[in-house]
Parts: sequence; structure tokens; C-alpha cells
Amino acid sequence: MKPTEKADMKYTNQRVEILAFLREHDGHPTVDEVYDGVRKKLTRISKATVYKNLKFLTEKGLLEEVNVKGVSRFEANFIPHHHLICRECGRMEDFNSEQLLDYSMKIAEEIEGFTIVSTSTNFYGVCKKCKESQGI
Amino acid sequence: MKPTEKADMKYTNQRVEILAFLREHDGHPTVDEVYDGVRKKLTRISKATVYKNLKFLTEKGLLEEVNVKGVSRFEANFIPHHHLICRECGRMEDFNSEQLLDYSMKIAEEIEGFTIVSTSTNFYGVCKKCKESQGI
DNA sequence: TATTAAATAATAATAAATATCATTTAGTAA
DNA sequence: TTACTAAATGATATTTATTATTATTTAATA
Repeated sequence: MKPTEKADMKYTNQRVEILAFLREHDGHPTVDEVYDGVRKKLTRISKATVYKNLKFLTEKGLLEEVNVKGVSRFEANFIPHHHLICRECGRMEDFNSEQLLDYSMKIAEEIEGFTIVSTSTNFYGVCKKCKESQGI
Repeated sequence: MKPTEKADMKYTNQRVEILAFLREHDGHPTVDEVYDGVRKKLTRISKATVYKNLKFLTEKGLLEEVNVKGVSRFEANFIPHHHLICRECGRMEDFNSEQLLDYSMKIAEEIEGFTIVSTSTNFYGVCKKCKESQGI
């Protein structure tokens, strides 16, 4: 099922707000960040509901879970892309390169033992903020 | 510090065995797998020691932590490489492509806001075993 | 609008990871 | 080699993260 299709599930306010929050916040929020964000609109939402739905929506293919430095983060961006990851603070940004996707998928064709359907490259380094705070 | 240099730390039996185990098992073991493996040689090792050392050795730069489907896994392979990841079972294998590393690092040079020092591409798909068990 | 399966909130339970602390050990120097 | 000391360990307690339970509420459908 493509992310744009209607999934076979109830579109509760909680789910709608979680999806909306993640579509508006592309910085790969953690569970707690999603909870805090969604709570501004749905003040009575339970954290268990956030956990359950992040898991559920990920299984449904409407979200993707990524992990940096042992912390789970979520994103709603299904356009194939890459990640810039700060080894210091864990900050994570999307990065687009059609070229690199094409190149990687070409290489993937030669791989045996695995049937590859997608690729994503992680770029590790130090973000601007961390570099500046180290420099001082 | 390069992984081959002697780190500034005590080389306890526990640490030596954890490092040895990970160097001999390149399938990206989980905490529990490391614990079970090392316990065969050091029957009295505590799980807390395994946790502490996996974290410590990762911070020291002697191990790397990766995460598949929410599960932390560890590896001792510091030769830059890529990963084949099964979306079904979470199996993870190393994959080498000097070409792809070069290509990615070339692209990295153009990235602003992050100072990139390394890259790694994840290839997502279905492994042979999962494909066979689905086919039946 | 009434029905019903599914989802929620609140909380309990479980699992994962870390902290505590008395004891042991690796590394160093006499 | 032995003695010393900071660091590491094992055992366990504590904390944090995640999942399960259950009475109540709600979205989807007729």
C-alpha cells in the first residue's frame, strides 16, 4: 500500500494529529517530541496511544522509524532520500540526491542473496551547531 | 583514535572477550547475543557488565552501534562498508563497495551545514531465507 | 440514529538499560 | 614481585522505555 492511499483503519483524531505533526515536522521527532507536539491539540491524549500509534502506523507503512544513537525517531517522508546525521548531538536531517539513489540501486542489482527494493545513505559528521560550540 | 591503537583503558578479560566475540561474529549481534556468546568463556560475567562495556567501547570508538527494527546491534568492523537489511526478519549483513563509498563522499563534499566524515548506505529488501519461507 | 468492532485513556505490568556499592582486578611503581 | 590505587566487576536495586489490560468512548457502516 502506498502512503497516499487510505489505509484500512479508523482515522481517529489521535492518528490524524500524529500524522499531521510528523508531516509538518521533518526533523525526525522522538516519541516524546511527538507526544508533546500532539498534546497541544489533543490535551488529553495518552502517551500509550502515541506509542501504540507510532508502532501501528509504522507497521501500516504510513511512517518510518529510524534510530540515532539508540533513540527511536519517526518520519512521514516517503520520497526516497538520505540522512545527514550529527555524531555529536544526534541531529538528523533529510538530504536529497536522485543521482545517489540511482547509483545505489544500480549497484543493488548485482547483489545476491537479498532482493533489494530501496536504499538510503547515511552521511555522518558534525552539524554546524556542534561545530560552533566546540570551537568556542 | 583509530581502532587498531591501544585505547586508554583497562583491558579486562570481559572487554577482551566482548571485543573478540564481535570480531569473530560479523552478523551484528544484539546485546543478548553478545552476552550469551561471551558467557561461554566467562561464565560469571554479569549482563550489566556487557551493557556497560558495549556502551563504553562504542564511546571509545572500538565498536559501532547500529539499529534494525528498534533493536540495537553491535559491530567491530571499522572498514567503511554498507549494510544489507532484511525488512522481514531484521537480518543484517555487511556489503562492500569501494565505488559507492567514493561516489557518496564526493556528493558529501557539496553538503552545507554538516561536515561529513563518513558515509554508509543501507540496502533494504528481503533476504533469501524470508523469501523462501514466503514462497512456500 | 443504532450498532459494533476498534481505539482510547488510565494505569498496571513488563522489559530494557542504568545506577549503586561492596569487592576484585589491571596497571603502575616501588 | 609485591603493594598500591583508580577503575572495573558482579549482584542487585532503580529507573526509564515500552507494552498489556480493561472499562469507556468513538469511527465507520448500515
